[in-house]
Amino acid sequence: MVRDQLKVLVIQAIQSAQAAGDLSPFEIPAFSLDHPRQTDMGDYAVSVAMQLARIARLPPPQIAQQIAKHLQLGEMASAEVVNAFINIRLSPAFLSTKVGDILARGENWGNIDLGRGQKAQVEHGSANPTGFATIGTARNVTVGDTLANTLEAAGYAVHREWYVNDAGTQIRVLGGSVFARYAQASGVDEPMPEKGYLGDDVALIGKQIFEREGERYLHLPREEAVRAIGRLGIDLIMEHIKVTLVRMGIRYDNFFSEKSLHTSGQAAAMLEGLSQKGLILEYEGASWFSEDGSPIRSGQGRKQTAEQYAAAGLAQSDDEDAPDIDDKGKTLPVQAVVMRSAKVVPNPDERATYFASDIPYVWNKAVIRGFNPAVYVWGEDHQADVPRVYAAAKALGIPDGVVRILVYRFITLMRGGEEVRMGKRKGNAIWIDDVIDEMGADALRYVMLSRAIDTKFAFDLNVLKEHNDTNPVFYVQYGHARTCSIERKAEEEGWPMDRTASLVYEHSSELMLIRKIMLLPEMVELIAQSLQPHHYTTYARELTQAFSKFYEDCRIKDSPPDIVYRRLQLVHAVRLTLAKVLRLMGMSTPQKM
RNA sequence: GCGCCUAUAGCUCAAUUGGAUAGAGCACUUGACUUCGGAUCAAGGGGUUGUGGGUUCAAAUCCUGCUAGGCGCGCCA
Repeated sequence: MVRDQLKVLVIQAIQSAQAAGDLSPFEIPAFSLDHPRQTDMGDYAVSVAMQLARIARLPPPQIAQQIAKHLQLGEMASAEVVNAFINIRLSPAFLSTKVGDILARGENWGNIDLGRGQKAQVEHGSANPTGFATIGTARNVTVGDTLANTLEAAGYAVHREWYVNDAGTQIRVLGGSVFARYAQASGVDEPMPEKGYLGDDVALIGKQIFEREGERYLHLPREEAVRAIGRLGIDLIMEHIKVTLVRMGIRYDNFFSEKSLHTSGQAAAMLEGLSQKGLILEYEGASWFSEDGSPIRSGQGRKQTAEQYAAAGLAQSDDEDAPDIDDKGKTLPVQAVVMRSAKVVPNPDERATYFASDIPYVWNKAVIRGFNPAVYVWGEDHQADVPRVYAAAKALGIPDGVVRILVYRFITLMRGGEEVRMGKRKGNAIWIDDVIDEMGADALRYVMLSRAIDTKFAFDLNVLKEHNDTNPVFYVQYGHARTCSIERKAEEEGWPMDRTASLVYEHSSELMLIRKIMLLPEMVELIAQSLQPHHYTTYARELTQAFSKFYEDCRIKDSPPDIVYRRLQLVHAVRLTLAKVLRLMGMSTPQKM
């Protein structure tokens, strides 16, 4: 990358200045090369002189002058000192040579070698299989899939995984719901279980099972039938979700069964191991894990009184399942989370608690399968579990930085200015499939990607339906289609061109365009490190803008043959870059629109 | 009550993670089509970055008080 090359040259300049006695000897601190806000200030700015003021014992402008004096940029660029900034401007000749480099790299343009083949995992989606994929899942999978694409481009061997929550209470409730719908489909008047899933998706699944399997489950013992139907239901729902994901351009390497952590004995082995390390406390018939990863000693704890629960607002709940205050008025371990309890699940080998799965799962990812990084994409409702999983990773000896949990904010769904409340259980969810039908998968992905994951944003279905051509994705795709169109026309009409012409660009719109093109590998690096994929949307729009300006200013057809060739080469470099960004974002690259 | 997140132009959001004069899109006003694709381009107005302090050569960005909003906090998942 150009930025890395320049950084080396700046370091060499400082060393050279020190060797010449122009700067005192000191250890060079970490510094960065930035892009100045104003493009007339150059392509890169170095502010290291201000950092060095104290250790070099000179005023910053003088330091900058000394560094600039020893900076050997050759034909690549020129440097100028302004207010202690060293501004580096890439030369037109150098920028021109990059076009040839980009064309030579072809489809690989934009790829970098940050990961050096290291195994990385992005686990995303992972919604409970209690219904079809809802619009709430769209942000999760779009962010996750884009990050997976990015890590791949950054040189990692990427594994894409969906964690299937196929154990636990909700799944049992689902089984009952599907069974009721199955029975109803066969003509039996079977009531839905309490808190059952009322959506038409579950009804459809129940009907499908009846059509496929007939009445035979009605003749089995009730519990056995519900169990079997529940398993069939999960499978059918997952199949449906997979079809939806494919429509969004998303494929997985693996669907990881939560249940397998328990049936394989991994969860039990983990509990045993943690217990031997003194990280598990047996208390009141349950097993607790120390949340901060430090050992728990018996007797250490705090009084959880009725007053404290009332203060926390927990006792005000109308929910019948709300905690019984009398039951809480006793000592609990400090910052501990339950892992296993006969009260939750009578047979804990099947699945103790939610957290009892998190610990073996993080071990499975980071240690057994060796992913680094192991990226989680979680909704904000799981925010409280983040420190617990980090603590678990620490307790298990997994180095910092291996486990990276991203928490995104839920979108607010609007329809005609009114907020839409939805829930799978109540049966008023909005399916991704329906939104794709309305606005298309590319536009949906672009919307989901265009805001930083910390941002809560409103997503108005009506507005997007009415004004879907204002979505910037069409602007970017239009730019791509236009590059294709120009190349097609040049081919079909046989525009005269001089294929021996040198690639030297002079027009300011050409040079600005090359500058934007060259940022692609920096974007891949930025997003691979920060895991913030919204940067692509800004970049894609700016790149397309630079191309549109070039298109207005620099006519190709009917120009002298050397210019025709030169500009067509540049158009192809744009095409490669736009196509790469669109593919990284998981969007299609239309040749016509 | 405690924890996490958020507050930037009329609206929706950026700001390459601490750099120079805070930028785009939408909306509004004005201009450009015998054109390689007008789904375009050019120009204009619009800001005390919620608010008070602090750290730093440098703060929208880091720390902190306050205000407003969102989410979370069960032997639920």
